[in-house]
Amino acid sequence: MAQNEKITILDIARRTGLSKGTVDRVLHHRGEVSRRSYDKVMAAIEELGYEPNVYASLLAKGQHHLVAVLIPSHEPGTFWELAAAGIDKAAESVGTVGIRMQHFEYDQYDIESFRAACARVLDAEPSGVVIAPLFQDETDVFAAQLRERGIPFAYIDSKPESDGYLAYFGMPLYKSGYLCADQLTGGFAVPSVLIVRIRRDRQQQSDPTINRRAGFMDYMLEHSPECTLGNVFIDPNDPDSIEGALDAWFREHPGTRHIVMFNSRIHLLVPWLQHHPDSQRRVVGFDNLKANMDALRDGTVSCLIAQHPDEQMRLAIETLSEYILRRKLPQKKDNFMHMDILTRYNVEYY
Amino acid sequence: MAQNEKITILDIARRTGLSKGTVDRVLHHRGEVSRRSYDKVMAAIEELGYEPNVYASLLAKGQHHLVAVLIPSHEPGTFWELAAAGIDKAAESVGTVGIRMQHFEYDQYDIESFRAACARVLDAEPSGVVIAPLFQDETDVFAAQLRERGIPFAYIDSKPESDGYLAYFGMPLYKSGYLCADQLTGGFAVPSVLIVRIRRDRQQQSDPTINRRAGFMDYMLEHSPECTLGNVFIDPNDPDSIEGALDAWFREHPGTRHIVMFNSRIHLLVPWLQHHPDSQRRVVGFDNLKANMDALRDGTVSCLIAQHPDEQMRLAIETLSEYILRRKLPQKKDNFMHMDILTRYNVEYY
DNA sequence: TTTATTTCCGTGCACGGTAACGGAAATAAT
DNA sequence: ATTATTTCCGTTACCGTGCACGGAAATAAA
Repeated sequence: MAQNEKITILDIARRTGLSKGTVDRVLHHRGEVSRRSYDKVMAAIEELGYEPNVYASLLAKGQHHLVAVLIPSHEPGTFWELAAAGIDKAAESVGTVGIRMQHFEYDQYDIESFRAACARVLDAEPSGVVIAPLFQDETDVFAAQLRERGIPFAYIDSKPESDGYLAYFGMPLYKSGYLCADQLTGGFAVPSVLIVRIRRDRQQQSDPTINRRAGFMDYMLEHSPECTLGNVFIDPNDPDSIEGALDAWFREHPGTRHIVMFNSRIHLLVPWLQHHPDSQRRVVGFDNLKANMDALRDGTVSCLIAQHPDEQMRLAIETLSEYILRRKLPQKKDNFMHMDILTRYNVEYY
Repeated sequence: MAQNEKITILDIARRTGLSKGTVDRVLHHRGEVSRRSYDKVMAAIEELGYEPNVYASLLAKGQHHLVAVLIPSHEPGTFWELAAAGIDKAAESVGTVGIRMQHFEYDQYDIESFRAACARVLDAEPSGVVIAPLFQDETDVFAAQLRERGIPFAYIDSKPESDGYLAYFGMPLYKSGYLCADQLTGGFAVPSVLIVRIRRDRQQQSDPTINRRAGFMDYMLEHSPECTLGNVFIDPNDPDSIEGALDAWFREHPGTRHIVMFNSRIHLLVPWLQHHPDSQRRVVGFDNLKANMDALRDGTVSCLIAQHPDEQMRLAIETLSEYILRRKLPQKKDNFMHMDILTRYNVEYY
């Protein structure tokens, strides 16, 4: 970086025989410039390797850019609370000079609230948007609106199949199921495993657990083909029923030991697990919710697969910032993030 | 953050009836200011909650701050190569606006080269320094010189016992040994484990493996008290001798299966491991060197404990930046970082 | 009291861009 | 050819700090 002499807007003004004002106009594509001048300026920019000075720019316009973050409302103790924490983290980071963040929340079970949140985002006229797309079709509609307005956006957690986004940050879901199976079995064949699932009202949403389950089952097929997989459905809003459901299941299947859940709610099983201790049992779940980590610490849960949602958020925001401030595209569009394995011995410093 | 009206240096000049020049003088503690004026300005700053505008400051002085990074030379395939990668990562990060980085390297086996590197750092007159302190006593000398000049510095990887540093980023070594043991044994009692060590010429350097070994042994004492621990010493510069050493050891101790190393060189064992396959054997090592991750992928090594040296570097640099640019102290001085568990199933996205 | 020093502090330009304003040039309308 | 419109572009006043310069006030020396 021996680029000692910084090229300024004035340098290219002199070079082209035009004025700062004109150069500024072509830099910001705001017309009012003859074809001839435009070309001359572009050529000079290319030739001299001009790069705008971010500080000067920010100072001059005084106004910070807005990055809107569109995520499900972060009830305490939920996955989205972690993601929301990443916003603050990114905000603190020096990385975000000149960027202001604002979050817009929606009820993840109410598509109307998602639509409303989208509308509020557009009203705020953001320079960039981070989206956690739970509703596939509606997200596509929103994405189209953003593209129309030239607003860049990034997805976190999951992404729709349509294109046009700046970047995506998420966990490799299928692989995470695979990893989960390996952690549950330790690589040995096991006779049977219980999968605890949550009964969903509607199926229209994107459901990350489907891919996880697929990865899990493929691993088992390879490493433990004789293993039988049981399924129990529980209702998260009715904690009392959970114990009953598990009791009933284990009454009929006394040979089963290990338990797995593919969503972030493994902590719901803690009361039952504590009432039925078994030092040989492996219990594996997902996501570093506080309740989950507590269960890890006291030994109720053996292992968690975590995806650092705060880190995903931070990266998404930084990527957008880079693009907004200097039009820099990310190196990779789809970023599959590392899966952290958490046990009671390394959860302390997470 | 409804702090709509930004307080400027001019505001507090007006407030105190002084001029911005004087305010600037007290802000930068460069004397030439009467006691009376000094107090007035400080009071106004406090009262109005003035915070300097980083862009304007940077723009005005045009000169970027220098952060010097003092680490062992990063031969390809070594631990320090990973740390060096973190420098570039931090440089790319938006976080480092106004900060320029330069690294100064030394030979980790030559104390004179460390002294020379320290001198070069001082000559460069940096605004902050990141230090990987391999030589304890010499580092203390250097730290004293930095403090004398008022230059803030942060440690990564390990830290001397003396105080005065801005922050430290490293792995909890003792705990990492504990975690390592848990990954090696899976929580079950094992009859014996082989510890492969590197014969060192001098003992004066700080040696992270000591603490790791201590944690490892305490775990074994608790969970597998009858386990015998063997030690084999190898010479990393003589690859051929390694196989011989291992062959000799296993000839005498045929009952041993599992192998562990507490430094980053587990990859040295790959040839021997490949010649003596054993699907039941667990091999655990440290650090995400490329060679180690390759061994993980092909199944030669079971598990790695990694500490993200690049992330440590990034954080150290960002912390220094924050302090240099805005005099912000880090939330925590000693930052023990998360220990990542890497297996063949999650190494892909690391 | 006058002159020399020191201490203290106000003024003004620079940093690199932004954007409003209005004038000149080019084109269209009369 | 004259006037009205556009189109294009130069000028200029900021944005908030840093810092050099020099002047005023206070103090010391004559």
